[in-house]
Amino acid sequence: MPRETNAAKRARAIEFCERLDAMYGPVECFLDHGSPFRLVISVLLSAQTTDAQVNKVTPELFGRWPTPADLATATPGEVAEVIRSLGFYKSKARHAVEAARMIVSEYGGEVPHTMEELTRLPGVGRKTANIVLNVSFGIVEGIAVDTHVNRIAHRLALSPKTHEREPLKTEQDLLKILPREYWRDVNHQWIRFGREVCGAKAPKCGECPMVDICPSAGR
DNA sequence: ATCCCGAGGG
DNA sequence: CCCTCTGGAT
Repeated sequence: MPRETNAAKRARAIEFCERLDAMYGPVECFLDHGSPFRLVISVLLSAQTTDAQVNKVTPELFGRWPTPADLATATPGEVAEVIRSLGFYKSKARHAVEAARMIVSEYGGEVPHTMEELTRLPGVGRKTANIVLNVSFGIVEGIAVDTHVNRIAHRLALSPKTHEREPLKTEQDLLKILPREYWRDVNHQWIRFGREVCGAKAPKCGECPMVDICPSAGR
């Protein structure tokens, strides 16, 4: 059995994206993205929790500290109190304050527009940076690979199993396979599909509209 | 119990 | 590569 060609993977990936597009249309960002700064902080806070949980605390958070300059004056302790209902609240509070301080001291109070600069901010990795570049600045040069995108990429066999715990390699695999025009909507559409159909524990293959193209269907 | 739109450090 | 950080919803 010869190994699958990239062209075959590309065809499957495109068909998957086209069907998602027909099912969902453009999916908007559910987090506060009233400003690039708010989006950075919101995404940073969203690790291992739901957007709904994040949206419960951000009104108070951004009410008290609306701008990077404001949040830079806060202590991690008082921020932690506000975001305590989220997971990992101590490290998130520290990262949020330090990121705000760095945005002020190194970037003149403006959220930077490049992957390199964004990922230098504490608490901001490639996933967060890709979301911010995409949603706030309309820059689509990568794909935000979170737990859902990663899982689906591997279920569709678009990325080899050896990359399952290396999101950067999974992202590079997807960028190689998917035409650029599809990159922008991957994150939000795949996440929705991952939550509603292709869950981590019990994927609903019985009611999945992708079974005919999915190498993992029924396993 | 198990899951939730990660990042940093060892 | 692994582990830790963490609480709320279901």
